[in-house]
Amino acid sequence: MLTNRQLQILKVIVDDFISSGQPIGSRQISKREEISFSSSTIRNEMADLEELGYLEKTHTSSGRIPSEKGYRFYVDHLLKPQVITNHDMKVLRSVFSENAYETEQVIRKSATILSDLTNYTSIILGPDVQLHKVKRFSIVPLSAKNAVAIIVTDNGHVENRVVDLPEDLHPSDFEKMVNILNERLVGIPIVQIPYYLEREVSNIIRQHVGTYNRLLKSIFTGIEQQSDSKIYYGGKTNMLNQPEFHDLDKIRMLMEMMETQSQIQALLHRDSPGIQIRIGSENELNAVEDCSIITATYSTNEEQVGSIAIIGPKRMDYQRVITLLDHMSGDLSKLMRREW
Amino acid sequence: MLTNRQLQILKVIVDDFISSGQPIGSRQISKREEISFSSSTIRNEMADLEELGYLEKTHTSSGRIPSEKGYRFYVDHLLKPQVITNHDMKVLRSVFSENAYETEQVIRKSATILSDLTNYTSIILGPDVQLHKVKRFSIVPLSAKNAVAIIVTDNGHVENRVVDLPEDLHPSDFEKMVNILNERLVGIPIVQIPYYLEREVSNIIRQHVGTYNRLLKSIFTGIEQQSDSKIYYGGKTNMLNQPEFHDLDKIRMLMEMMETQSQIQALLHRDSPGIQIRIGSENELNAVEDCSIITATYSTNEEQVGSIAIIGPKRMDYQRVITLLDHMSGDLSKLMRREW
DNA sequence: GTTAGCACTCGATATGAGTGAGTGCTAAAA
DNA sequence: TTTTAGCACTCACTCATATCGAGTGCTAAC
Repeated sequence: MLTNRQLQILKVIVDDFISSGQPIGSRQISKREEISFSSSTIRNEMADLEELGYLEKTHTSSGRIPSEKGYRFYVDHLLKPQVITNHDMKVLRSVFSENAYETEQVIRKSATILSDLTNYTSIILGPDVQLHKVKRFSIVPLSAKNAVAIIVTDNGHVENRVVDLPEDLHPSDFEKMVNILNERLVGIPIVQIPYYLEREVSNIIRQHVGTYNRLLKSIFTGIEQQSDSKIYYGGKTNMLNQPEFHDLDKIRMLMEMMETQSQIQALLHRDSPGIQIRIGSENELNAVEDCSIITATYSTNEEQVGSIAIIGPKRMDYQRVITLLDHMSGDLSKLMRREW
Repeated sequence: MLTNRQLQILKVIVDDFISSGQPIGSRQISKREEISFSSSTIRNEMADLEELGYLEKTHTSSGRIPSEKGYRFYVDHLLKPQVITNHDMKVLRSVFSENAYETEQVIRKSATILSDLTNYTSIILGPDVQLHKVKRFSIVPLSAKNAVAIIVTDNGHVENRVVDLPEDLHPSDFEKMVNILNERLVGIPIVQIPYYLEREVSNIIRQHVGTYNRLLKSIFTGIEQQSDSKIYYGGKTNMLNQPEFHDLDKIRMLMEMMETQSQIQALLHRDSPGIQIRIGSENELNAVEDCSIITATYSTNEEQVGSIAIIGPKRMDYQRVITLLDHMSGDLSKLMRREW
């Protein structure tokens, strides 16, 4: 159990290190107003805190920096909830000014705002399209040879692709097929389309309109895996301004990670709602072993959820980021549910 | 006018520098098989070539590197068309294996393939949606309060957004409106929609369905500027492997540029078709003053054109990139026109 | 228990010698 | 006249050494 004085010193060290990025020495601490004991005393306490695993040295005669355990303790016990400033609130809300919107646009703008406010990189995972339910299916012919297949989901997402039409497709058959698909697929989650197709629909279609399995296939093949959730970024280059990333290899790893959809998804996917904080190696991905990631979730309806995250150095302004994410995720949820 | 020997030496220097990245010295040149004169002679020729502006030194006693003028001369006069290798051809064609496709997917894959083959960064500008013509307009209600507005274009592109519905909107009016819009807007290029709306359509709608200008506005506001053409990247991090970009400031500038739609558009937009090469400062954008950019165009039909580009160091394998871009742009055009 | 004092450590920075790849110039050879 | 050999010179790069200062740990005094 840490003494009061140790808590105080730990807090000062983490706070100072977060804002300066330089190892903190005993003398520097003793100069702070709220600290009333000498540098010598502090040195002793720091030695103890190091032994307990909360602090580290970069080399034998350097000042101390927080260890991951130190950050974790700081986040868990020393952080006090803060109210959001008026200015931040104003900026956050500026996304929601329009009354017509494309979901994609709103999310994109949210990502930008978050990264601008924090100077870190923001990542937003779009709602999982796989769980959206089909609202309307339609096919718009472009020429005799091809057409656009469109699926509108209950959430307003639109999935589309160009397909080749069989040469012998008769207009009336065509219409029948669209009707059957609408009858049978509306209300089905996208991820389950192939299953329903196989089990119910393809037989019916075969009965009524001859065998157009090829067309059916080209419309729906891969639909259940495609774009399972889109990833939006804000301030990708903000990383480069952090002194801890003045290292090409780290930058390359990070950039490559951000290009790899699956890694980001694994990184951000959280089952439980609310704010979650991963510090350094808690992230289980080499590329981000020097990063902290704070995630929040937003919901578009009861089942469907997206993530919203800030990724920055371990030396991150946790307090501010938490506050911002908290508000942003709430606002996004409201907007998506059209409760605005 | 350069002598034969000077041409030969210039070519060797550019070739060698492109593959090694190191300044080329006279001794190194004299060792090449095709070179039959001594290093001393070469030194004299190099001094002349430098005086003429084709070569540079990094410092007084270093070997020579090509100047921009040198690269330009090399590209214009010393490059011989090459046939594409079987392997490259195979990889290029691998994009076009599926028979159903979403334009977006194909382009995305093309970008990846190009960057993988070259180890540079590829950028593809999607076809300019602004010039697409409206093929079908429809509105799919999601709830009593809102709906998705969908515009399908003649090229198979689908533009969509969620809009709020006026509370007093009557279903029959609703239908009328969609009908009128389809009657009047089909065949109109997207960029001109606001103009037609203003001049013809809004009056008619007012006559038939009362005043629903607000809905109309929220559907179409900004449509003429939105997503004028999407940008796809391949191998964004390939830059980081080039020794000339082991410099954080340059990297930051490049990355920031790639996040800025307008800059990329200005950079890649080319009026004339065919392969174009911009070397270093010919690009008129600070961020790429050390880069060369090779662009090609592809066409989806007579009027509509997209760009496809490779961006790499000035020390780029021009020959190979040109060959690859040439084939890729041809294939893409064919696919888009459905001539495959 | 706290603090002052002091020897010690170690990164950062500057300085200087040595090395080698490369040049320019000159004079001899072709 | 053109080409080549030879040589002095330049300059980036590397390595070793010296200096400086921020910071520590330990000990002894308060």
